[in-house]
Amino acid sequence: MADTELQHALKRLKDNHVRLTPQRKIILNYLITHHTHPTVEMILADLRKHDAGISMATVYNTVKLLVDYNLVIELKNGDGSTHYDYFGHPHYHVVCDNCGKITDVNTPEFSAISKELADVTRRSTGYLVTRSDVEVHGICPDCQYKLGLNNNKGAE
Amino acid sequence: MADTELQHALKRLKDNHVRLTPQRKIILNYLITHHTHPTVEMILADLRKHDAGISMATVYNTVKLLVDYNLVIELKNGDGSTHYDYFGHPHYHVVCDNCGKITDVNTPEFSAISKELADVTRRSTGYLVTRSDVEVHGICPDCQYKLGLNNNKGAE
DNA sequence: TTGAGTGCAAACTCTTTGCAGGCCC
DNA sequence: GGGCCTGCAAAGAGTTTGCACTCAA
Repeated sequence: MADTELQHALKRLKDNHVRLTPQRKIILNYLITHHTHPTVEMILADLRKHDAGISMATVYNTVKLLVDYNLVIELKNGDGSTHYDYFGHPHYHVVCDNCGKITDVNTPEFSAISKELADVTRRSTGYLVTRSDVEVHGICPDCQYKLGLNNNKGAE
Repeated sequence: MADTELQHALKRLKDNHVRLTPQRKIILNYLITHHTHPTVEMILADLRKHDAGISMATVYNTVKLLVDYNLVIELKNGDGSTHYDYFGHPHYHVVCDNCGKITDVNTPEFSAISKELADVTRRSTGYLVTRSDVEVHGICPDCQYKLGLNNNKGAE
């Protein structure tokens, strides 16, 4: 479960000789247990509620470090700030163009799609592919309802 | 060729009652003819070389407007600033994690992949899908060589 | 003509940086 | 104990905004 995830992630860091400071553990645990795609600001606010001694610079440093070790990915969507997501298992995101909500999509088809993207890319560009980021845009069910789009495709 | 693209894009704007100012035409034409994924700063610098009277605010306003009309897409990659790309035909991007270069991938498989993503997403989340952004990450051929990674051009 | 578009620069927001002290390994 | 990490605040980078002037329709 989440705890195993945390152990797994901590091991990956340890294997890379990264110091496991209390702040890093707390931030990593926060990202593993909250799949809400938080920004640095949200992480900081939440951790401070539970009176953790954490500074903004540390959160920035830590998420960047976690991104470097492929434990977390960055999502730069329209709203100006950067969102983070623990990437324990392959998935992709759908973003609502109306309200900005980000939803995870976990589906068995994704690994095949991902593999095909890697193959196609390798063949046509020569890149050594490490990862495929997919971001689908659309209108979430709530907004479809609000906008009266239930059965019709809105052309724009 | 590119000229037809421009006419097509201008028509789309005109049909939406968007004023076709000289600045907008110039910026649009620049994006159609330069598939270099420029930032606002690069667009501004290049246009000013050819002594176009353009200000930074206008470039920001215009690219945002073009994004709204789906003529251009935003690419927010690691380097802090936002890159823009004229999106005349479906394609996706590969980003080199070492040097930051962005390469277009044009392949017939993409439309099938894109359609599958839309279907899968619709089924599992209920979103009304409008677009799929794919961004593959990896190491470009040049950097593979520089970094001494497996490579079939002669060693050394 | 007329109001949307443009240009300039200041303001704003998000992110990074420098340095002193703390703490993991 | 050594060197990396943290915390604070200020600097930096990219983007947005307000207002007067200009020009496309």
